Amino acid sequence: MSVEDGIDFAIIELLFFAYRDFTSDPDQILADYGFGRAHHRVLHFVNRRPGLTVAELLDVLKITKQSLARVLKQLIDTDHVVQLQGPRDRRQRELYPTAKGRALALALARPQSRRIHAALGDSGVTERTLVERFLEAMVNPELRAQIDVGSAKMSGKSHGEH
Amino acid sequence: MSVEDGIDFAIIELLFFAYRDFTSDPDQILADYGFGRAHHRVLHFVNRRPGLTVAELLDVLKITKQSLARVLKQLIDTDHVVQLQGPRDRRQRELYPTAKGRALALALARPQSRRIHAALGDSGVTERTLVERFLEAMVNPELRAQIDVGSAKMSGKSHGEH
DNA sequence: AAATTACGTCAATAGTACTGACATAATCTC
DNA sequence: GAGATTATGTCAGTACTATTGACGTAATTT
Repeated sequence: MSVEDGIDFAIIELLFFAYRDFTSDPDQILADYGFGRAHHRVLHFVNRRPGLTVAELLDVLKITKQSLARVLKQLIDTDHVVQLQGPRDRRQRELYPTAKGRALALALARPQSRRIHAALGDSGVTERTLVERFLEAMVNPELRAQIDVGSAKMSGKSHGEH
Repeated sequence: MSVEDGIDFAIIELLFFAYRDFTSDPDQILADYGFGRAHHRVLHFVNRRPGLTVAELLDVLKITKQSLARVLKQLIDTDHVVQLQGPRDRRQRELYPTAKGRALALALARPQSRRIHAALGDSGVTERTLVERFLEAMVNPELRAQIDVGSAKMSGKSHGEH
């Protein structure tokens, strides 16, 4: 079990290796666009939660406004993301992916999804659920609300259309 | 299941959130030492694979020699890591953690291990093995040799002593 | 003896992040 | 309505991690 001093080094390391290779796939594609991992994260969440505001995005990414600024500006300038004035609160800027943005987000997600499917292999639904449950439990409890598993939680909202 | 366009967005996002919070624990401790995540990774692998060479470390971390240089130098200057001339090949520098280095590596691993245990909860050995198997399968096949799960693979080597 | 290897180092650059400060417009509160 | 607060944008300065390219040295291999 590799538990020296009661420390779970095995899974600590596996997480490092898994994440290292998991992010290496999109990194290659991003290089062609002159984008980095930060652009990927922003585009991913704008694509997944269309209409989310700048403040919400900052909260999900856990970065500062200043860090987001450059990256978001580039995505807007290259026509991957558009900003719309918030309907309720006109101070807010709702972020939406363009068709071009959605295409890139999808292209970036594809190899990652392929890797996940390959890793799950012929695992059944139970095993898949177990992996999901473990990963979710790794997230800080107070931040689990950020997770949008796509099932019950978002059933009411018309995500994805715009 | 959140599979739009056949893409497994659920697990893609879960991996992001899980890793984000997984790394946030040690980050706080590192700040006290003026160290960053790079120092953590180097220290971790030196601690886990005492005697590994610079070239091996570069291969595991997937960074360049120049990137490693500064970080490694700081760890050596602060007496967390020592370099010993390779016994077989005197060009090589074998890296070993000092007592101080081992203590820091352990302090950094502790909250991560705690998080993992909490996430596994009352899961049995089967579930734990499943998570391990999934994470291992996420790693590029040609790089899986780098993984040192601590069971059979290292039984012969006297890791950890120096 | 010559080529290769392992490592160290110098210089220049890029990407991502930070803190702090300030500006603007919109909304909320009294 | 005046004032406070909020959402966002932006400027300046800094730090950390990473990159490529080049060069040097010592040790090993051919």
